[in-house]
Amino acid sequence: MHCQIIEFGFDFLFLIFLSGMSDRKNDDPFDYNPFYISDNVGGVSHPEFRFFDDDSTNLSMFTHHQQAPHNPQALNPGPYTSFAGILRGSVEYNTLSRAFDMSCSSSEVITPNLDEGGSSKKCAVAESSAAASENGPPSPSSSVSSSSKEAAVEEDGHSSKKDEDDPKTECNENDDKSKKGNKPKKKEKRPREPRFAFLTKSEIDHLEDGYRWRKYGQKAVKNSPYPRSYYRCTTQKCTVKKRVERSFQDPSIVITTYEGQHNHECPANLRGNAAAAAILSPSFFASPSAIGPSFPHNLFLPQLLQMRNPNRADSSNPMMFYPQTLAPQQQQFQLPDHGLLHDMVNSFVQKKEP
DNA sequence: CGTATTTGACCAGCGC
DNA sequence: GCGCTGGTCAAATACG
Repeated sequence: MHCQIIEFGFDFLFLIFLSGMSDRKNDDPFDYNPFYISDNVGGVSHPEFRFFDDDSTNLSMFTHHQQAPHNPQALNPGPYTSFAGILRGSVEYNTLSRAFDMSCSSSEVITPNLDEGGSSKKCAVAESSAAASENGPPSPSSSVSSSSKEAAVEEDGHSSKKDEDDPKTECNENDDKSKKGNKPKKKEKRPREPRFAFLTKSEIDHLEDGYRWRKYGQKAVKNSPYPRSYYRCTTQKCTVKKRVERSFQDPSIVITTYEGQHNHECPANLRGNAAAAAILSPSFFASPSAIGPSFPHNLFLPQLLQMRNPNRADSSNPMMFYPQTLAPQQQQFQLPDHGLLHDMVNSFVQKKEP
C-alpha cells in the first residue's frame, strides 16, 4: 500500500496516499475508495487507520507513532512506499522523504521502474504477496502492481488528451468535435498524474486551499449518498485537477484528491496574505520545493494559524478544528526534526501542556 | 454581461 | 458485445 499518514495532534488530519500515474484499475482500491476508519478524530487516544477495498477486506493498518501491538496486521503494514517513490519526477524526493521520515525500509520503497514490468514490480508484488500471506486472505487487488504500471505509464510523458494540453489546438488540428461517427485515431493512453488525497474533517465540501478552481463535473458515487465533484485549476495551462467527495462512512470527512502539479504560484500567496506567506512559503516541509508546487499548503492554513494562535479559533469557520487534549502517545509523538513542521507541532503540543 | 455552476450526454476502460 | 462505472464535455442555467 502506498500510504503515509501524518497527524498533527488532533487539530486536523492529514493523510496522504497515492495511487496515481495510471489508468484507474479496480485493483487499486485506494485509487477511489480511501475509506478512513478511525476513532481518533475527536481525541480518542488510539489512532488507527484502516483501508478497505470494496469487499471490506482489511488491507492494511498501521498507526503513525507505533504499530498497534494488538493488531497482528499492524506488524506488517505492507509494501507502502515513500513519497520519494511516489512523487518521482516532480519534487525533491530526498528532502521530502527525509521530511516525512519514511518508516519503511529501503526494501519497501518501490521505485517506479522505467522499463515496464521490471524488477521493482516483481519486488513490489513479492512484498505484497508476503504481506498478504501473513495478513490473512490475499487481497484480490494489488495496489502495488497497479502503481508499477502507473509509473510506467507516467514515464511515457504527458497526456495527449485535449483537455490536458491545449484543447483549442487539438480541436483545430483534428476537428474531432464530432464525437460520434468518424472516430479519430485511437487515443493514446492517458497517463495519470501523481495524486494526493487528503482527508479533512470539515462540514464544507470544497475546502479553500488557496488556488482557484472551476467545477466541471459531478457524479454520484457508487455506494455513497454523497456525490463526487470534479474541479480544475482555473489558471491557464495549469492542468491540476481535484476531486472532492465526502466519505460515506464518516460524512464529517471530506476526501480531496489532487491530481497533477500546479505550474504557477498559489494565488493566495500572491494576494499578499502575510500570515499565509509566513506559514506557507518557508517550506511547510523542510524546503520550499520539498513538496512541489501542487501541494495544497493553504488547505491547512486555518489549522496552522490556529495552532499558532489557538485563542483566535473561529467557530464560524468550519475548517477550524478545536484542539483537544492529546493522549499521552500523541504527546510523545515524535516527528522528525525537519524544520517548521516540527516546530509547529512541538509548539502546539507545548501550548497544550499544563 | 461575464463568469461559474449544473447536469445530462458522451467516452473510455474494464469485467463478464 | 453489453453493461457498468468513472471521468469529461458542453449547453443551459444561475449568479454577481
